[in-house]
Amino acid sequence: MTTIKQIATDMGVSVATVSNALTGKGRVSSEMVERIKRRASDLGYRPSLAGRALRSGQSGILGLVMPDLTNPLFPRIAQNLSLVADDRQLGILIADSRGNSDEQMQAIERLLDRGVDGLLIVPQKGTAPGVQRVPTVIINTASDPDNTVSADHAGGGKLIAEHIAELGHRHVVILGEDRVSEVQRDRVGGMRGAFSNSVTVEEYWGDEGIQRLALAIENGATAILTTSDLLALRVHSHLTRCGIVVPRDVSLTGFDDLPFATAMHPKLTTVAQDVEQIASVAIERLIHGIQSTRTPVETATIPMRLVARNSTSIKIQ
Amino acid sequence: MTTIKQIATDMGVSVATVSNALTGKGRVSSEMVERIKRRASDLGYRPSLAGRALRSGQSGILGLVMPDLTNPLFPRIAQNLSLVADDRQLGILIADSRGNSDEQMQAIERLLDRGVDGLLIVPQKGTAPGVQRVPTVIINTASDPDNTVSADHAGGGKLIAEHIAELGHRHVVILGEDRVSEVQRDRVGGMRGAFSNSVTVEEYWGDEGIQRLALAIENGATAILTTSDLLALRVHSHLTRCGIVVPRDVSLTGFDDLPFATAMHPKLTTVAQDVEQIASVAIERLIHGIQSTRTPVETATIPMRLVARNSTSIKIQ
DNA sequence: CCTTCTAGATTAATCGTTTAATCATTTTCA
DNA sequence: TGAAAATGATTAAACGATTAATCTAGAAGG
Repeated sequence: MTTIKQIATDMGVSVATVSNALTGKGRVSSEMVERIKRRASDLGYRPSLAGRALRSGQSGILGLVMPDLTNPLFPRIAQNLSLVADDRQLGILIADSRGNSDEQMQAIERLLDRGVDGLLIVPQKGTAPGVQRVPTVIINTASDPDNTVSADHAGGGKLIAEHIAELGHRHVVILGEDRVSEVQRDRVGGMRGAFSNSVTVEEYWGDEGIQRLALAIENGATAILTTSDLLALRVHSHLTRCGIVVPRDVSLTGFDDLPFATAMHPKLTTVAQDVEQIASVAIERLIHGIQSTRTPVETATIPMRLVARNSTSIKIQ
Repeated sequence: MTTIKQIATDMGVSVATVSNALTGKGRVSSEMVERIKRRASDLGYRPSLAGRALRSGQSGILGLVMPDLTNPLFPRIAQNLSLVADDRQLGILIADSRGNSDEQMQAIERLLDRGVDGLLIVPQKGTAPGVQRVPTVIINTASDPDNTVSADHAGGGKLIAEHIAELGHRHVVILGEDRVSEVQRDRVGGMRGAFSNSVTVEEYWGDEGIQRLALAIENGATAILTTSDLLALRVHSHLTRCGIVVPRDVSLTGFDDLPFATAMHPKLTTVAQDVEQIASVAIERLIHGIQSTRTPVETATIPMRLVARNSTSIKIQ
């Protein structure tokens, strides 16, 4: 490994001059800068991040805490985060909070011990992790108060609901996955709010909700709005078993536009998060927070996008 | 932030004594060790990893390079890797090689620049990244020669094939996703090898393969063996559209046991990777390689597990 | 009583980088 | 021409931890 010192002795100048030349600070003649840079690249010089971190107190590393790395959204978040971070010369250290808030705290502690400059947290359902030591951005729970970057879950629900309403449906079932999750509640809330009084809305939750679907359809429901694609797939399978055909007998929608949504038949109508933008805004804010030493306190809400496919159709008869 | 120096002046001893007491090296009286440890924990002392890294030349960080973070297996690999790494007090830095081998090299470079102690690489299809600078373990491509930890893809294919053969099927279709992928080829190879001569085996690839399925079934094929769950879902949807019912008319199998496999109806018979063990073996070896400065050169193959569910049944008639 | 050993501590160097302070030249301008 | 200013470089300290080398004093041994 080439060091600044080696370059310095190699060229008969002081380390300070080399450092200044390379970082563009201090006063160095332009020809000297030129020569040093050339020599550095010839020798394949790579600054030691450890040395730099020690001196500057900044590691150039961001911590990403996920509630459960098997969360289907995690890959996309991680990918876009890593994309944006790369541009900023930042690294991303991952940590899994394994489904409970105790582990979440420990995960945060571990990252803090590693000297991360900032934290990106996708919180455990129903927890609001408070971190003071470093700038932090919370991702994906709009109901959280501060420093949050989130998809507009309620808005997404609204989009889906409007789509269904436009297709002429007047009796719908909203099916949620888990009442504890704020995200899920936001989605359901958005759906409800978008329907006018002329629409009959039933609200079910979880697996027992699925069992009641057939009856609801018998009673006149013509559309089922779920709060996740996985749930939609489960519903679709259940309905098929009952001899109910989507979208002929009932329209069905998901949420999140996971990869398998297009592998289904009919292809699933769903609503997509702009994960790319969420990631870039999150990092943007985090970096801003790191540089200004004052954590930002606004909430950013990123619009969702309706992806109309074949699992929804106009109400027949 | 409390430093070793602060503890030292605070207690009127030298930094060396504090360091020795805390790390258990050198010679310090046991009562002194006791007192120093207590004081350190009282002050909430956390060793600076930057300082340690600079001095020792080890960062305590492992790099994880994925071909595409949206790879459906990534979450599980990442989770188990992070689990094992936590136990070893190691961090995991992620990098996305974005689908091409150029980016893969750059991703590796970035991690190397950050001073990772070792590299875990899930390689781009068809590439064999050579890294000399730090110990490296390749994950998930058994065909690779060295330092590889992989699921036994061929063995998995064999399991599925035997399962199908036991159910009495004598005319099957093997459907692959992408010929370029070594993993896929290994899986197909394992399947083929397990069938005796008395079984008629057809081999199709990709989307065009799906189109030929109906005809094959008409010609007597009673089972379709795919090389991925996603492909199986796609096939299932296609067949349903054609009025072909699984498993009544034809048995269907996937590969990998992705989360949605149980959300389908019928639940998908598939074969699961023991990702947990792959991760732990991979890190185990990597750590060994880091400590012994000599990179290991054996290949570890982790058996797969048959998950028989409802998409396969005995051949009827 | 003097030497040798050893336990228990300290000193000081080191890892690689940054940067404030300083020094030596040269340039500028009254 | 001489003082002030600007330029280009160097010195040295600092970040936090580790560790080989050294020092001191008491214990053991002859």
